Amino acid sequence: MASPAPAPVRLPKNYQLILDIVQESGRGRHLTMNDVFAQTSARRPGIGYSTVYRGLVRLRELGMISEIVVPGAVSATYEPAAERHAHFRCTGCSAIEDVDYALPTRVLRRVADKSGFDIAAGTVTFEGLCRHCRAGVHTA
Amino acid sequence: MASPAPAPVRLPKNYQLILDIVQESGRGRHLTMNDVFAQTSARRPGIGYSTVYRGLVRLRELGMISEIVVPGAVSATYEPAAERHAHFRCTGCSAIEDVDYALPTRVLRRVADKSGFDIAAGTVTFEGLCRHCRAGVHTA
DNA sequence: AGCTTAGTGAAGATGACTTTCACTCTCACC
DNA sequence: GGTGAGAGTGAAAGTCATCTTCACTAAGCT
Repeated sequence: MASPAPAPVRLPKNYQLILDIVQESGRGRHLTMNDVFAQTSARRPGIGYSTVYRGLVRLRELGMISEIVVPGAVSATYEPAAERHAHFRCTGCSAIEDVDYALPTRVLRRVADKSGFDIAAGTVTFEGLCRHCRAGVHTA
Repeated sequence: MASPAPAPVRLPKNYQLILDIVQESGRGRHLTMNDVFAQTSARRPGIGYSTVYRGLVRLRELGMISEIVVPGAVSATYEPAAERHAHFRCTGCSAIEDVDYALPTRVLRRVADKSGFDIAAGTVTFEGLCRHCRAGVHTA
């Protein structure tokens, strides 16, 4: 939703680093907070977990990154802000992938009308087997 | 809807009680594990938390109840097995409600084709304000 | 320099979920 | 009516992501 509009916001350098890391991970990659912390630590040893945590919160508030919560996943993941899209979780290897699908606004509107709810957003998650796992790779 | 098909399975009485509680809660109600435990305790004081936990796991395995994980919700909720439908979470009061919507299988198929994933299911969650909260009821 | 606010790291708190362990109950089969 | 194997049980502790607290430091302003 938010156009990535190069914020006029001045970001503390730690937060900037976190943003860089999430953005460099690129579209389609999904980093958990632990992942982000690990990468951040590598580049700036000594940084605290709470700083990373707060950075992710802040960046999310600023609309620069998105927090993705996928049912069945152990933890939330973060990705650069992007067009609305769905996610897929592999029940074999737990990988999370982007899926190019978004609920038509027509559906949102219809559901809102029928239910009386004021619907702000809809999220879609698919699950199944990724290309690898369906090919027979058995995950213990 | 789904006739509760009086399972040929013999259910331990604690598990049966748990099933009763979830089913009595009825379509559209969503109980957390704590809720279920509370109600179970009321009817059979002394029952252990782990028994309720195991009961929910078992009943889910048997397909008699569904576990619903809604992004943003603090904990998972349970509901009687029913037709596929979506859920709505109120960002004001955190209530979870049923929504009569399911992704068309056509969508699942199309996404599967495009992505190469073997898609088993898709879940849809809406969020926004429920009738109460949109009416201005402020939830602390 | 002196003040104020934001940012920081370490550590601990919180709370849902899950597992372990030792004990008890059930029940098919004697 | 026994009885032994396996299922069920309750208490308690473990796991783990997430979030908060606290004492301190850095940065910006006057």
